[in-house]
Amino acid sequence: MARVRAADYDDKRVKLLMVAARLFARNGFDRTSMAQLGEAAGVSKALLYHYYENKDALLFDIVERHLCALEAQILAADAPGLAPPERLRALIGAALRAYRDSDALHKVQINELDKLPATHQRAIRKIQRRIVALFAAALAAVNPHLQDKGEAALLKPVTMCLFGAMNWSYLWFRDDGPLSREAYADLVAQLFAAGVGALAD
Amino acid sequence: MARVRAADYDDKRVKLLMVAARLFARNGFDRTSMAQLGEAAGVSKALLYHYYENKDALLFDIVERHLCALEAQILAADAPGLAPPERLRALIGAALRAYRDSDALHKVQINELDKLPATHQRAIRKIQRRIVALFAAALAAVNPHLQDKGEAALLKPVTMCLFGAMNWSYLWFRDDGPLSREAYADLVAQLFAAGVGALAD
DNA sequence: CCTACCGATCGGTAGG
DNA sequence: CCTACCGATCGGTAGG
Repeated sequence: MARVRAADYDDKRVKLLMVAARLFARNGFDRTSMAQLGEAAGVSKALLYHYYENKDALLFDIVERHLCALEAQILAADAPGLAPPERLRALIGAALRAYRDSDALHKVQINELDKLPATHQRAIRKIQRRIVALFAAALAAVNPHLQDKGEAALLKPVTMCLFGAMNWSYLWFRDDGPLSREAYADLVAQLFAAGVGALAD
Repeated sequence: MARVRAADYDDKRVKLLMVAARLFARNGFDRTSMAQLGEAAGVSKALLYHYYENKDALLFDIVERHLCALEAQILAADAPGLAPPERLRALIGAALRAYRDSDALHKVQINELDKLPATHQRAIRKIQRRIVALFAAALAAVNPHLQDKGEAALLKPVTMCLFGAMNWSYLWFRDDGPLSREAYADLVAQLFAAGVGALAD
């Protein structure tokens, strides 16, 4: 019988993941050495290679887990039966809440994704595209004209504007600031619902 | 009389700057060696240190020049006499045109700013704040309620949404795509003018 | 005493 | 689960 992995193997892996995400978020992937990472996690550098094949695999795991969790939370919050503006609000709220709960993971996804080898990047972009498609559908429900085959399809750029508004928030949004995350979700949802409603008229 | 620098000193410096910006944009600051940079510029690595004290100084010069040029172009395009929506449109158009003309510089500003030492970062953030303030003023002119002292000031988050929409565009916008830069400026301006008009009602 | 510029190599540190 | 190392490459500087 083959030897099995230690019962706490996955637990330790996730712990390493979180330590790495925090360091990568604070100092950048290239400026975080495996030795630093080991020190911060309280293990030897060599032991890190017991859990991850190399430094890239650690980065990939961080970004992939974050995006899979994000997609799951967004799908759970989606309610296609709602009126389009409320559905949009629900999706935006789910994304912003997910960002709060994985601040470091989110920042690493944004800043370090292009440090990954091309094959790993492609796997990540697949998940990203599914998430983007869900928001695009919610925006199109607010104003079907966005999908008209005119001289320029508006749905993609509008969706990208929305992701700009959500994904940039880590640069300035503070949970101890005057605006709550839910209030910011309300604001973005209203801004885009009204803005999108006025387009292509 | 003190000896002067070579007549083409500044020209060569700017040329190095552009070569460095392209490499930093494509491969990242930490993954571009001074040796690569020298090779791409057709000079020895040692000569780079004749023009820049060190690698950080090169990055600082790239980001600072870009932001100063951006601010100048935005100020030149500003027309406080226009109707608020048209003024907003003029500012957004100026920014997006500036981004096109300095694609690499813009990408470096976004991705590598936090690699700079803290003192250099502070100098950069000063310029950024001035640019942000100009867009905030234009948004406030569209809907003065944004500045109301309610439970949460709306002007800052709305301004950040707008910067998200503009600054993320380098990730997906293609000048050879179906949507022109001016059409995208129209779209963003309409989206925010209508969206902001509907807020706080 | 200045600038412009090169071939070669420095001390340290990276990921593994 | 560690210490001891490696091949390679880094940013920066020497003499001339």
